[in-house]
Amino acid sequence: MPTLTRTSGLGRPVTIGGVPEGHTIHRLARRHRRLLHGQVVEVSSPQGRFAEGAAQLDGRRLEGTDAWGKHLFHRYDDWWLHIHLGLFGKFRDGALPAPEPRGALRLRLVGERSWVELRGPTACELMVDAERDALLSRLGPDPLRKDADVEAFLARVARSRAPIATLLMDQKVIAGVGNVYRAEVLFRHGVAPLAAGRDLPGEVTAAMWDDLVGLLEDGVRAGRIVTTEPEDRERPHGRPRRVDAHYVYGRAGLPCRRCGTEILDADHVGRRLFWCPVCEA
DNA sequence: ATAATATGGTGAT
DNA sequence: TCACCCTATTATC
Repeated sequence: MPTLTRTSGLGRPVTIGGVPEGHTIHRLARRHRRLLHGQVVEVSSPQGRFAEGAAQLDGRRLEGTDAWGKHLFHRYDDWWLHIHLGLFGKFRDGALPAPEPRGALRLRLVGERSWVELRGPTACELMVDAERDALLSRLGPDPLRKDADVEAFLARVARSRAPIATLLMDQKVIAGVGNVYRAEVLFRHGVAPLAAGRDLPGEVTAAMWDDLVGLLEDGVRAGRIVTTEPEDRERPHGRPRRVDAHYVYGRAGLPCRRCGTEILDADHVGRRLFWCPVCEA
């Protein structure tokens, strides 16, 4: 389940993460810039698993933040701090004073006004420019980046025999899409998950890209994934409720919002895939 | 106390 | 295809 505690000020701690897709990472990059940019940061790893890296960064100034797909970067002098949340990683932050470290706390940043905590990441490591370049070279275009190479995505899909459901989760093909956005964008375009990439009309692939740009941008703004159009919600007005947020993700066994057919789910390359067998044919 | 769950990813076979 | 890595929370014995 998503962990996203939203508060209205007072400096109460805010948790962001809990199985994120690209929108979460871009939101964190923006948030960390706002909280810590330009500040000298006290860096530690109370848990100890990032002790050496933390010692290297301690007392340096945060000069920038960046996101590409599900990868988050902080810039400190010549170092890149690279973080990947994976399935379990979570960030928490708040106004000073910082709470005493407790639990498995991989990384703790304390700035002039704010603190940031990281626990459970798949990756928390230092990189030099060449290592970061090598990592980015293995990632496909990110719909949230202005420099995204759309043509590379379209070409890759157009020549692949793999199912489009597989391609959308392949970070070498497109970076930042996870299981929710995958299921939802396929539904929104009426695309059968198992259709081979090469069999999709180019216009459909292009339309899915354009749609993902908008959906992910909405996700960054809202801090959560909402893919339904108002008219497809049980309650069309007001802030979308959790139960109204998706067309197919997490709705196995429930009726399709458009046609009433039962939503199906199945294991697909180790991940759970949701789809409507009528709307996505 | 133990297991199951989760929107992710790597590396070996 | 499988084993394995991260962690917190919830469900089950």
